[in-house]
Amino acid sequence: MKKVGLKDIAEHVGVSIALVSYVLNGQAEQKQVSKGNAEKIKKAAEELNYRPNQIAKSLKMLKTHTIGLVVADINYRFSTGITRAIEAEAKKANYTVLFGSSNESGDTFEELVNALINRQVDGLILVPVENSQPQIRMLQKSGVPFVLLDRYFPEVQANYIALDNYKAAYDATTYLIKQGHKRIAFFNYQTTFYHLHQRNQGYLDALKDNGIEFKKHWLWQVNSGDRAGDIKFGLETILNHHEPCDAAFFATDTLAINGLKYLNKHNINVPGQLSVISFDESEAFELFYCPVTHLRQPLEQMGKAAVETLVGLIDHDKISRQVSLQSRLVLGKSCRE
Amino acid sequence: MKKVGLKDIAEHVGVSIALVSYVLNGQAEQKQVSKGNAEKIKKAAEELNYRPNQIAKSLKMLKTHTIGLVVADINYRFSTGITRAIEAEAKKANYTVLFGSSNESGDTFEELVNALINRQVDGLILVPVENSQPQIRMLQKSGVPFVLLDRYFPEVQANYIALDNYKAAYDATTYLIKQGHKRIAFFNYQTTFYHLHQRNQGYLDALKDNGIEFKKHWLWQVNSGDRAGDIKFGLETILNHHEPCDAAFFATDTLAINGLKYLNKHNINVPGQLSVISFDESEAFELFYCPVTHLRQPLEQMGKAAVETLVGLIDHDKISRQVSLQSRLVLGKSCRE
DNA sequence: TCCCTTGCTTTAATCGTTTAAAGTAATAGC
DNA sequence: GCTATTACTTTAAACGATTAAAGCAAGGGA
Repeated sequence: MKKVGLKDIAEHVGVSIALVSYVLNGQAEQKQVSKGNAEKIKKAAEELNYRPNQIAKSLKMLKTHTIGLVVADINYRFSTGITRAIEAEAKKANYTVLFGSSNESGDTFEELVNALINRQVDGLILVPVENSQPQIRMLQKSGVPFVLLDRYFPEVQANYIALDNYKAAYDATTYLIKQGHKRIAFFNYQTTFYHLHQRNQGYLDALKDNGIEFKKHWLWQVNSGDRAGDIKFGLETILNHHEPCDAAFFATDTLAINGLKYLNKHNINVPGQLSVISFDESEAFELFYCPVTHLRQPLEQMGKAAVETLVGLIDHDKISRQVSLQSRLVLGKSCRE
Repeated sequence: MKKVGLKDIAEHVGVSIALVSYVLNGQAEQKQVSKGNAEKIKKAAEELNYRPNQIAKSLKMLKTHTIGLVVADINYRFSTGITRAIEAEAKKANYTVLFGSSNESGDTFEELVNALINRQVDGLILVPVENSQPQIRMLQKSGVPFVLLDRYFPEVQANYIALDNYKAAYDATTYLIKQGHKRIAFFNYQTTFYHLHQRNQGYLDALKDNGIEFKKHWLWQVNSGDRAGDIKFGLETILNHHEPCDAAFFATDTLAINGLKYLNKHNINVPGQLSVISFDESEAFELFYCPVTHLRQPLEQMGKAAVETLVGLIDHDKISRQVSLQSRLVLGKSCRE
């Protein structure tokens, strides 16, 4: 069953290809196609089950109505959430999303970006991996419209949509202090990511602004290679210290899961002995014995802003937009009241 | 910065477009291109940062080297796992994956399939939604190569890669019986999906074959609209019965999460009072107080088989392949020993 | 009768590739 | 000196759509 093209319809009806194209693109009126022919063409298209070849159309129009999306890891809850939001938003704007997951690998990231560009996507939404500044700079030179999402590099001037990570961490820490906590630990990844550093900074500044003297052993920079081990060591340290911490703030959901697992295993009561706040929510929290207080990122807003910005770039060329969105602290029962 | 094409390289070097195409496609030898020109062309391509336009290439070759994948819901753990497996496998076979999520909606499913076909994917891997038999039949008529994954319809003769759901449920149930359980409840969705019915059947047959008389109130067909409520009611019933169940087998991870949540909340000890087995694993299990015994689907194998079958269909046309893969019972500590 | 509209339709170039076929110059063989 | 062969290179027709421009009748006005 071979593909039907405009040609087949044209032959079937007995008119030229151009006429068929006009009618099927809704230009029948404008191009003054006779009613009779218009009808016959529509009917034939239906009967023959015509499907326009988008590849040919794209080639001619120099536009694919496709945006490329590269997420960091499809297994992150953030990725699936943001992908959904972006797909919904893209659909509204009549774009299709071509999707890839870098799995946090720089090589894969580069490959994906190239593959997407070769497929002539009209623009890109990227969650960049660590140390991908050079690739981002290349992209800028190449002139392909793109927006960074979630992560960005302050030293590279590019459009981005991100969370106000500083404020989120600042607010969550302040909340813990207001609830009467005196010694608050912070677990983050050891990383060069700016957005994660911002979380550190927000935490530290909140302590300072509230007159709490920061102790070096409160801040743990976890190596992602041995997450469980590092967290175990960190929690043991802050709990067994002669001045033990009364709260732990985890900079990501993956860190929180490991932390809660440890607390579960050692029967450390939350929030009795230790209050807990997490950045982002994980499905895993559902089975923790109490709802976990956490920072929720506005995924729909982020997706919407990313698509809008990108479509703006595609249509009107030069736009410069750096957006920082606010997260929301969702209160559970994992903090002392 | 406008796009560089073969033409630009040709002009830059001072040769014809054809020569450039030959060299960049590795046909320099075969077409006996002079070493000098070959060198110059390669160098120019590098310098000008040439990126082949896959759209044009696809149009000419009538082949996009792209496969379309439609999953049921990107939020399912199964979906992300299988997507990863398929992407890895496709990459090996030099295909790109175009991806979409139907969110279990028939309309979205149809739209996605059409959008993918319009983009001239060479073939499709589909996790069909409920009642999509007509769409599948249409697809068969249209002649687009495709493979069903995970779910299929016995009344529609099509290629598929799925799990041996009957055997999986049969084996898990048998395991519970061998561990000494006498009254085993089974929670499934109320659905028309054949693969889920097979799970029921495996459960029922295992009981029968082991001489256990099935009681009607052991089997719960949960309405996905009120999952939590239905499961609560079911668990209450089987636990408060004058002959209470000593094991519960959940036909999906989503059902198991709801079940465990209820058990947690009401302090029902697992496996002391009730043994638990789940189909598939959820991230949520990580924070349950004991590892949950579950059936693990061979995602890599499934992805591999799906891609291999599809590529076979694309290349050699007619293949008929119905594959049922075996799951593995991963022992945790949620069953009485 | 001639020309100009009006109403409708076709022609043909184009998008960036691939590739069979034809072209061209230099060298070899007789 | 003529033809054949070799070693390259170019020409040009696709792929399936879009669309400006040209074509062609029929009817109206002078």
